Amino acid sequence: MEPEKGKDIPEADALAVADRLHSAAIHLLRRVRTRDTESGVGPAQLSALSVLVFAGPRSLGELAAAEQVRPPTMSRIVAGLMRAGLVRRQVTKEDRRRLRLEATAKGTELLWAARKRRVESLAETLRQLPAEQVEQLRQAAEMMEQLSRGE
Amino acid sequence: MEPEKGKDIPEADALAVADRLHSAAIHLLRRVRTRDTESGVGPAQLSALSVLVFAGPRSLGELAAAEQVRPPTMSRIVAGLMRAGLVRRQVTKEDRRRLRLEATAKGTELLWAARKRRVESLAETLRQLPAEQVEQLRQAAEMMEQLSRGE
DNA sequence: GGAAATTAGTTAGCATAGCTAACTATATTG
DNA sequence: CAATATAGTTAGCTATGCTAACTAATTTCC
Repeated sequence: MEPEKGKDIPEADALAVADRLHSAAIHLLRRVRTRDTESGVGPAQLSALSVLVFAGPRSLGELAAAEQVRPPTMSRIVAGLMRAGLVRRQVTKEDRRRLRLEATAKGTELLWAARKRRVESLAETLRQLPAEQVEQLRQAAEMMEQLSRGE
Repeated sequence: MEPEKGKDIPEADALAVADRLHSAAIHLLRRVRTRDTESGVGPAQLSALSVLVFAGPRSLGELAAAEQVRPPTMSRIVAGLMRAGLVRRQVTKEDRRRLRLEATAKGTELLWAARKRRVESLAETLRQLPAEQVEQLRQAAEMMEQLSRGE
C-alpha cells in the first residue's frame, strides 16, 4: 500500500509513528524522573502543583479532571501538597462542598525550581545539537500537544 | 539574542524547548494511559515486556538498565510478568547468577494487542495529518530517543 | 588453593500513586 | 420536606519506585 502524498497515511505507518512517539515519551520522562526526588515532592504532586501555578486556583474536581485522575487520587495528592505547605485550601462560600485550591508562594517557588531542574539536563544535551534539530524538536513538541488534545 | 545557525543555541531557548518536550511527553502519555488497564498488565510490565519482544532476551540487570529502573524494581516487574505467564526465565549455563529472560508466545501476543490499543487512538489522529507532519514527528521521536540516552 | 572482593539477583520495608466502593456533608429537585 | 444528586474523603487494594541488607556465584589475588 502506497502513501497518497499530502492526503493520509497508511495504517501501518501511522501505527508505527504513534508507537515510536509513545516509546520516546516514556524514555524521555524516565530520564527527567531521576531529578524529581530532589524537590522532595513526587511527580504527580509536581504536576498538579503546576496546574495551580500556571492555570490558577481550581476546585479538587477540576484539578482531578485536568490531571486525568479520579477524585480520591487527587484528594491524596492535594493532602501531600498541603502537608508540605505548597497549597492552600478554602471552602467556597457559594457552595460549601467545594474547595478552592491555590498554590502558596512557597509552592510557586518550589515549582519553578523543580521545573528548571527537571529540564536542565535535557537542555544541556539540546545545546549540543545544531539549531535546526532543536527547531525541529520545538515544532514536534507543539504537534505532540495537539495530538494529546486529539486534534 | 539570535541563534548562530548550525552552531549552538542560547541557554533560554534550549530550556524552553526542553520544557515543552517534557510537557508534551507528559500529556501524550496521559492520553494513552487510559487504555493501559485493558490488558490487565501495568505500564511498567508492558514496557519491560516490549523490550523482551522487540530487543530479544535479556538478563534482569540489562532489562533494568534498558528501562532505567533499579534491579529490585525490575525483579518485581518480572515476577509479575512470570506470574501472568508472559515471560520465561532460565538460569544461564556460563554464569549461574544470571537470568535469561524471554517473552513467551502469550507475552508476545499480549504485547502486540496492548501496544496497538495503546497507540491506536494516536494513530487515528495521525492519519488525519499530512504526510509531511507525520514524517516530522517520526524524526522527532528518534531525536527524543537520542536525548533520552543523553546523546 | 582458598580467602576476599565483586557481581547478579532477591527480599524486606517504605513511599507515592492509581483504582473502586462506601461514606459524609451539602445542594438541588420534585 | 423527602429524595436525589454532587463534592470530597476514607478505607483498602494493586502497581511501581527506592534503599538496605541479604544469598549465591564468580573472579581476584595472595
